[in-house]
Amino acid sequence: MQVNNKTVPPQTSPADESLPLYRQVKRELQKIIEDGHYGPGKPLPSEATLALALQVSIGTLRHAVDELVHEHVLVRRQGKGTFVAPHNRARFMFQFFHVEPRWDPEDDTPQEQEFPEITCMAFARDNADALEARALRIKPGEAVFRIENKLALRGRPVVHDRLALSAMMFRNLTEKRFIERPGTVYALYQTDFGITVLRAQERARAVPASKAVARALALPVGTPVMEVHRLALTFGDKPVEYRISSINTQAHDYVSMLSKAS
Amino acid sequence: MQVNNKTVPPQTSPADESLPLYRQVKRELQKIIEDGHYGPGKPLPSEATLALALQVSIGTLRHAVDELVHEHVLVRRQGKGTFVAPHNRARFMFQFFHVEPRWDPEDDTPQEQEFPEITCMAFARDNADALEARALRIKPGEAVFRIENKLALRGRPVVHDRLALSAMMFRNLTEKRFIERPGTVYALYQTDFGITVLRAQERARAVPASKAVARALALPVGTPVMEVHRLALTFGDKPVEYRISSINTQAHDYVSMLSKAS
DNA sequence: TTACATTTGTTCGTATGTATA
DNA sequence: TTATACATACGAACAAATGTA
Repeated sequence: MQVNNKTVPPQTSPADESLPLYRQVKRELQKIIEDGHYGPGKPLPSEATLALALQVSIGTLRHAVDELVHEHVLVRRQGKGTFVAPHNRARFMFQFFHVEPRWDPEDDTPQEQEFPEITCMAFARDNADALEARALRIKPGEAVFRIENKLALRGRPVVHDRLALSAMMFRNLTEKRFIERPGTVYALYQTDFGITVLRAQERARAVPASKAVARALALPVGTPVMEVHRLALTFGDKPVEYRISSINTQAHDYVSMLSKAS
Repeated sequence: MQVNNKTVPPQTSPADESLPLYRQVKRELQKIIEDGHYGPGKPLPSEATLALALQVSIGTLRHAVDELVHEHVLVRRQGKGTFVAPHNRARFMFQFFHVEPRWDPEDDTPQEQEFPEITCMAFARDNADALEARALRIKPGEAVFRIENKLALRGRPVVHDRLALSAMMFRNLTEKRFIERPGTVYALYQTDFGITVLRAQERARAVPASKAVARALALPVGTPVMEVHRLALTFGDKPVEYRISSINTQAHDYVSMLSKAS
C-alpha cells in the first residue's frame, strides 16, 4: 500500500484505485478476517501492529476499524484487543431475534428480552427446490439441509422456523451436531464451519396459518400469522441460510431492528 | 467548555461530568440543533468556527458530528457545509417506508423503490383515547388530530394509515395545510412546526382485516393483513406521532430497515 | 475560463488517559 | 507495578467539492 498521489500510484488491487486509503485498509482487514485465522477468541494484531504492517497511520487504521465495528463485524475491547464479533446470545437477541411479548397497556414495566427455548422437529437432507436454489444461489436440485425448529417463550410455542442450508457449504453437518450445539445456530456456523453471518435481509407478510404451522403453533388453521423470509449473508453478501419463520402474533410482536438501537 | 483535567473542572452541566469531551460537544450540538435556528436549508457554522466557539480541537468536534451523522441527525456536504438532515422523499423511502413489491421468482430485475400516492380520507380533531394518550405521553382526553390516509402503489391501494398527533404540539394544523403540503408528512412537521422526527419504534403483527381496513384496501373482511404500530420520536425520545399502518401483503412485503442498509 | 475563498474529507503524527492481565 | 491495547484529544497539512468573482 502506498501514498495516494499522482506520481506514485497505489500498489493495491485495481478495483481500489481512487478509493480513500482507509477504505483500502478496510478491505485488507476484511480479507484478514475472512481468511478465518482469527476466531472470536483470538484478538487481531494490535492497531499499532496493523498500522505498521499496512504502512498507514494509526488514525487511518482506526477509521477503517471504526466502520467494521459499526457494521458489527468487529468488536473492540479496551485493554484486551479487537475481535471478530462473536455470535453469542446477546448478539442473537439484538440483531437476529425480533419477537417480543406484547406490551400490556396497563403495565409500564417493559418486558425483558427472553431467550427462546428451541426444539428441533425435523432434520433432513434433500434437493433444493427452485425458491431455495434462487435464494442460496445454488443450482436447483443441489443438496440442501432442511431443518424445522419450534421456538417457545415461557413454555408456549410462538415461532416455527424452516431453515435451508447448502450442503456443500455445511459439509459433514449432522443432526446430532446441530441439536447438541452449545450456543446459537450462528455460533455453530462460525465455530464449526468458519462461516460468519454478518447481516440478514428480511421480508415479512401476513398469511393464514397452514396446516403444518397451525399444528406447530397450536393455532386454528387459517389464523393470521406473520411469515418472515430471512436470507442470512456473510462476506461479499454470499448467502448462508434461507429461513422462513412463522410467528404467532396473538401475544407477541415482531419488532423491527431499528427500534432496538439508540 | 473547558479542557478536561483535574485542576480545572469542566464548566458544563453537572450531568456531563466524566463524559468524554466529544460527548459533551455532541450534547452542545444537539442543543443548538434543537433550538431550531438551523433549518434544513441553512448550514450550521463551519467546523472550524464551532471548534473555536466550543474551545475544542477540530478533531474532537468532528468526532461529535460523526456520531450525529451516523444517527441521521445531520448530513455533511463537502464544499457546502453541515445541515440538519432534511426530511425529503429519499429519506422517507429509506428510513420510514417499508413496503416493497413482492419479488417475482421468475424475474431477477429488482423492483425500484416507488413513492406511494397518498390520499387523505379523514381529518378530525378529537379527544385522545387511552392507547393514544399512553403512546404520545399526554393525558387521556387531551386533544389530538386523527388522520386517515390511503397509500397506493401503481394505482392499487396497499396501505391504510391512521395517525394520531398531539393537538398541543401541532397547534394550528388544519386539514388544508396537511393535504396541500408540498413534501412528505415529516417534512411538514419539520418546516412548519420545527419538529424533526429522528427515528421510529415499530412493532408489527398479523391480524384479520377489519371492516374499515378491508374497505380501504379493497379486501374481503378477515383477510390477513400486517398491522404496524409506529411511534415517531424527536429529540430526547419525545413522541411526535402515533401511527397504525395496515398493509395488504398479497403482492407486497414489509421490508425491515436493516435489509436496506449495507 | 480562470482564479480564489470556503467547507468538508483524508491523512499524518503525537501525547495522554483508561482498562486489562 | 508493569506492559499492552484501545480511547480520547490535540494539531497540522493537503485534497476535493462548491460557489463566486
